[in-house]
This record gives sequence, structure tokens and C-alpha cells, in this order.
Amino acid sequence: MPSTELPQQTSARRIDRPVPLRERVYQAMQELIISRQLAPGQHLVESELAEMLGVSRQPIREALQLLNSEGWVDLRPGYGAFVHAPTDAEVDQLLAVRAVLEGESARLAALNADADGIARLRKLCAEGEAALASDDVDGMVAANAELHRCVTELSGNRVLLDFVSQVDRRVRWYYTPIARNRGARSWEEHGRLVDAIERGDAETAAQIMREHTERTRHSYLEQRAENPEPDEQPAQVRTRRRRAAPRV
Amino acid sequence: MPSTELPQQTSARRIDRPVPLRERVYQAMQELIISRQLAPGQHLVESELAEMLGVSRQPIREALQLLNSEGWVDLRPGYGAFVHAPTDAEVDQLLAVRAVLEGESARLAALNADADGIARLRKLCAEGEAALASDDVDGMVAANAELHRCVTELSGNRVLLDFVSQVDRRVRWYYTPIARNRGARSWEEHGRLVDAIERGDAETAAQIMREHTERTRHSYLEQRAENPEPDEQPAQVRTRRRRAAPRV
DNA sequence: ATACAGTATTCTGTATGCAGAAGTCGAGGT
DNA sequence: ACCTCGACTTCTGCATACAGAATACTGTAT
Repeated sequence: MPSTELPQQTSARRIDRPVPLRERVYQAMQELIISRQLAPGQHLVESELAEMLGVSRQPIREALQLLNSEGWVDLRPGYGAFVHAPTDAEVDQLLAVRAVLEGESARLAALNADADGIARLRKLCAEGEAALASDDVDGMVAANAELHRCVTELSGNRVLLDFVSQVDRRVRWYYTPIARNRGARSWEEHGRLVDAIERGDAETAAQIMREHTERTRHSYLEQRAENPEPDEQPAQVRTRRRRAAPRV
Repeated sequence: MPSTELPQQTSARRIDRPVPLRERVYQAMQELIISRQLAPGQHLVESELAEMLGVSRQPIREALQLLNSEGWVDLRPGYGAFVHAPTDAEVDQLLAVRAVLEGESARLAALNADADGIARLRKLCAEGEAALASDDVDGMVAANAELHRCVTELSGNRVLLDFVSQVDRRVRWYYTPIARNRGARSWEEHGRLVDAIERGDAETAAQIMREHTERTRHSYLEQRAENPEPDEQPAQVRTRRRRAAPRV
């Protein structure tokens, strides 16, 4: 098994305290899942992860708890942890939830945003369009995520922000590998969204955001239909653990 | 410290497997928090919990992870776990989120509910009204929770159900100790809600549910204003751990 | 060759042990 | 009386150890 580095303790926390291993493990594993190095359905053996990341099983277990509660892995008591394998229905439902939550975010943002907030939105829009113009896919994805996050922040509802962040990360995991090509249309919508927020037109903002997310949803499902997960036996749930290396 | 029983392993799981200690600890601690035996802001010392529940620290830690991710306790790395002390603003925001999510539940339920589902809703309405008539507060609270849950189930969106369940439990924790007296009005609203769902009138159902939750929110804030948490120093965040029993 | 039973091994769940950080108490100085 | 410094205690975070359950392998009988 390839040994993987834990993220270095980059940015200091509020107070200067060493980031616990369990959090770094959590981060690292989330990356591994998003990047598909840990494939959906795969059985995660604690001791292997421990060796791979150079820590003991305890922080691994604690990280798995967290990943489980956020829907990244499934914990089956007595059987172990498995990378969550979302069904199409689940992705669809998750996007529906996101549409509602982000619609509400936009509505509240329109009611609460100040000039400074609007400026931040404009800046992100500009960045996104620049990325689009120069065909910088990663830049677009990043600007897109930032914009959505910013809108939610401007809603002034911290609880909402927590929920949306959680949903967003999962959606991005499901979504990223396929549909990256609705660029131009998407940024035009974003522009209209910011306009509505600036006018304080809450209902229009909410509407635009909901429809925006709904379109994401439909384009996801279409692409998914044409293009089922390449290296995945559809609908096969792996229940067996694979055998470890045979003895000599 | 009083020793507390872990819940007996009552109902069998899908497969007949012993429920892990961590889950029973999770359940037990959630109960202790809801019942205020563990007070908001209180520092939760792992070893004390372990002794109290008759297990080692490991399952305690894992349960704390879960409780943290659902907002019941705050985990401050290096400092320990504290029972979450929600601010008024947070409760308000959480109720706002619930209004949106349950509004969507109602909308989808109106589109998807079958005759059987409607019957279940009617039954719960009847139970609630019966409880109201006989002044059975606990019965009313239970029927109310069941009704809301049932609506969300009928939405057919499982992801939504997960989110709503989570939000609901937290709301009930915040809310239960105070406002229990909007009975009659509340059940009348429920009746109209079920009517709308039965008609398949999605927008009206959503509207009623949103307004219903909004009223809950306002009544919460009113009561809270008149009646701040009795045995709690307002706005005082406990950062110090209390000293353990002095040695002999 | 297939089915079955028994054995070996892996893996999870839980407990225990240990080092270092955080907090507390008390003595001494101002 | 109040502040400061230092030793002591407690607590968290992590590692290791152990028991039991579940799985995979192997040999034998049919």
C-alpha cells in the first residue's frame, strides 16, 4: 500500500494549538475519497489506513466516525467502514435539498447583503468569467464554489452555512468527475443572481438560485445516464471484504 | 457521580448483531443532554463519563465525535468536550432552516403521498387532538414529532429525511423546556396541512408548513425573551474546567 | 468436480497504558 | 492583601494490547 503524507499543519488555528491527528486524518481521507484513490464501495481496513498514514488505529477510527456522519463512508458495525457509493437517486435527492437550501441562502442574502458583500460577489463573478475565458476548468470550479459559499455567508445564517457547506462538499464529490461543461450559461446566471441580490429582490434571487441548482441537477442526471461510472459495476454492493495477502 | 444505565439492547437490528457500545453511549448521552442532566456548557470529562456509564474511554470518545458532528457537544481540541450551549440567534437560525426544509417536505409530500400515507397522517392528527383534549402534553409532543416525521417520509426524499431528523432532534431539545402551550392552534394547522397534501396542493402545503414552523419560531423567541434559561448565567461561556474533587 | 466441515487468520470493538499539555494550588515576594 | 513563580494534578490525545466475531482457506468425503 502506498504511503500517503498527512497534510502538513499549514495554517495556524485560532489559538496556536497542534491540529489533532484525527483532523488531519479526516482531511487526508476526504481528499483520498474525492480523488477516487479510495473508490466507492471499497472496504476501508483500519490497520491498512493506519499504516498508510503513519498513525495508530485510534485517530483513524475517530476520523471514520466523522466521515460517516457526513456521508462519506458507511460504517457497518462489526463489518467495518466502506467508502459510500451514492446511487443516482441519492445524488438527485441531495441536489434537490441543495436547491432548497441555496435558494433560501440567496433569499436571505438579498435581504441582508451590504455593499462590501456585493463587491465580493462581483469580484468572484469576474474571476469566474476570467477562468472561463482562459479555459481554466479548475479555476472555474473554485470560483463557483467560492461564489456559492459567499452567498450563503451573506445570508447571515450560520446554521444554514454549516448545512450548505456539508451538502456542497458531497455534491462536488459526486459531481466533479463528469459535468464540467456548463460554463458560459452558468456564469451568466450567476451575474443575474448577484444583480438580484444587489437590488434586494429576495424572491427573484431565490428563484434564480433554485433554478440554477435544478439545472445542475438535470445536467448531472443526463450525463450520468449517458455515461455511467466507468470502473464500477453498476448497482453492485460489495459486501465481502477482500482477502488480505496470502501467507507465504 | 451517579451511575447511569446504558439502554438495554432492545430492538434487534436488521441483522442480529450486538449494538456497539459507542452507539449505546451516544443514545445515552443524547438522553442525558436532552433531559438536562448534562447541562449546556458543562465540561464533559471522558473518564467521568466512562465510569458513569461503565465503559472505557474509547467508546466515549467515539460517541463524542458523533455528538459533536450533530451539534450536541462542542469538541475543543486539547480542551475537551462541552455540552453545546445554543445562543438565541442559533436557535432562531436553526428554526429558519427547519422551516425551509419542512416546507419542502410538505411540498413533495403533496406531490407524492399515496392513500395509505394520507391515512397515516389522519391517524396522527386524531391522536394529537385526542392528546390535546385529554391534556396529555407528552402525548401531544410525541404525536407532533411523529406527524412531522411522517410528512417528511412521504416526501420520498431520503436525504431530506436525514437532514430534517437531525434538525428536529436539536430543535426539540432547545424547544421542549419552554413552549408547550400552543396546542389547539397547532393542531388546527396540522389538519389544514393534511388537507392540502391530500388535495395534492403542493404550494399551499409548503406554505402552511413554513408558516407553522415560523410561528413556532416566533413563539419560541417570545417565550425565551420573557423567560431566560433559569439556571444559566446568560451569555457566560464557561472556558474553565471545574476543578475535580479535592484530594483528601 | 462439488459440497461441507474444520481450521487459520484477519479484522473490529474495547480496554489499558503513557506522554505531554492545561489547569490548579500554594508559597514567597512586593 | 495581591501578584508571581513553580510544583503538582488532571485531562486529553495517541499508541498498544487483547478478546471475540467474521471471513477465507484447506482437506476430506461424496
